[in-house]
Amino acid sequence: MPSRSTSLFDRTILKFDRLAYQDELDRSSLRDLPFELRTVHNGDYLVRAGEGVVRCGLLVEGYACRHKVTRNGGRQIVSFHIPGDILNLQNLFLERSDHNLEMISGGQVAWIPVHSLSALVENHPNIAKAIWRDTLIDASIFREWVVNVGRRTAKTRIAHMLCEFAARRATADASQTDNPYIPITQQQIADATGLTPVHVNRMIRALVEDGAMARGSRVVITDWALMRSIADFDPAYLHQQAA
Amino acid sequence: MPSRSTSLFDRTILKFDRLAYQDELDRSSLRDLPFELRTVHNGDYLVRAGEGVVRCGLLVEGYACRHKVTRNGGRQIVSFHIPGDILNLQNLFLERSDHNLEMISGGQVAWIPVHSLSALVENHPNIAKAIWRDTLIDASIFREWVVNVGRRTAKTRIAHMLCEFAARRATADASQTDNPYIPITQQQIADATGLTPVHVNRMIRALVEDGAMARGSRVVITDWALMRSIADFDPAYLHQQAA
DNA sequence: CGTAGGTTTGACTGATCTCAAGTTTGGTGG
DNA sequence: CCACCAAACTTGAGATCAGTCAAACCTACG
Repeated sequence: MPSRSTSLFDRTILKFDRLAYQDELDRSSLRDLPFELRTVHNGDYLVRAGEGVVRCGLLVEGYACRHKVTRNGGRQIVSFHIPGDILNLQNLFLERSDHNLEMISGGQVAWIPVHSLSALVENHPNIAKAIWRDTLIDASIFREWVVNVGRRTAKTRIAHMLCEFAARRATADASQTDNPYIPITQQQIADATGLTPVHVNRMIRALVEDGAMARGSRVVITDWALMRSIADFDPAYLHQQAA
Repeated sequence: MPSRSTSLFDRTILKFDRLAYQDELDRSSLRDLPFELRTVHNGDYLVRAGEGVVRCGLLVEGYACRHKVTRNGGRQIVSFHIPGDILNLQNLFLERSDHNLEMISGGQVAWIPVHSLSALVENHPNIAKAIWRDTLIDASIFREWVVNVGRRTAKTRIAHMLCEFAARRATADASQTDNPYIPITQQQIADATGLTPVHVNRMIRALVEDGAMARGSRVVITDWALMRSIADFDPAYLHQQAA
């Protein structure tokens, strides 16, 4: 995969390459998409539940999550996103958002009009295949989250979530493998696992006592094998093997 | 939508019509897909987690669910399926199954080779759009399940699951609206909501005492408005409005 | 009628939540 | 470089929702 130039979409191009065969024309067409670049801050909402959406946000830098809120104010994070992800691909075919999209760090987002992305998908079968696979893998991850939240104990649940985050980031960017720092707070872990922050804190202490992770300023996995085994983590559901 | 002939795929054709515009050629092409019809029984596995899959099962008659099992044997149902559904559309682009697919009643399944379905999708943009939207709605439902299992109390959780099942079936088949009978056991409700069968039983008693449902031989909703309100159920996530 | 699967009930246990302090950390301005 | 502040993290004690275990009880069906 020769890379001609540096572009904000390079991470996404790499990702699509992993998802399905892409030729040079596919890559350049993706690179040539119109977009509007915006700097965003921790806590900014990119999309709110119920909104009509006519653009897709490509996460260039920083981290984001999708979440929903129940009647009683319970907040549940349903996914995390890393640079290179297109954050609301479902809006390619579903006009109205069923969830919120929020930044969990500062960063940059490139907004692409849905109609431009639709046209790209119609004219480039390889890109369509990559995007479709991406949305199907997304669905597979949601299924695993249902299992995680529904049938695992608090400690295992947290460990699983951390393993997934680390594994996805390692795949997206090989250089990150050395950087075990996970940029999310205990409150966010609680919202993702369906627990309270207090209990997350206690379980993290237990994981530290087990020797699986360190309690630095933020989350760091120190013993991968141990963490994976505590987590009941089998990465098959991430469908990361070559297309 | 004129219906020329009666076919095993009629429910699916109706479903695709709801998902995206289909012309007569689209419908006849779907109807002409090669398939192998099989009678299946309650408890039969159609696909097992980890298997390579080269065919898609169209549920002609009966009910099915998808589920995963944790290391300790905990079983979590991640979706239910009704007649007309294509059960493992994700295998159109993901070769290996990440979950089990099991019948929860007797019925009939039409097995369609993945390559036939792929060809159909490549040559019929309207069908591709319908199927893609279907998989995206699937993902939306998984997100809601994460919220349901993660952040709702047992009673609300069960009520929500029942509302969804009834709402989806009502959309799929108008004549079913009058038939509030829900063909799943308390054990299955427990596996879908991440609870134990014992607690499901107690919460169902509470729902009966509230007057929202009846405790017949199987589940029947008697007061929709009440059930919806107990359930914190907002059907927006089902994206059932016209395409 | 006998049986298996599904449902119902009771008594007790335990994982997780709630409430209510502290304490540490990282950034910011003087 | 230090003082301060807000956000995040930590800890303890008591309450509660849901789980466990064990036993009946239906009910459809052969």
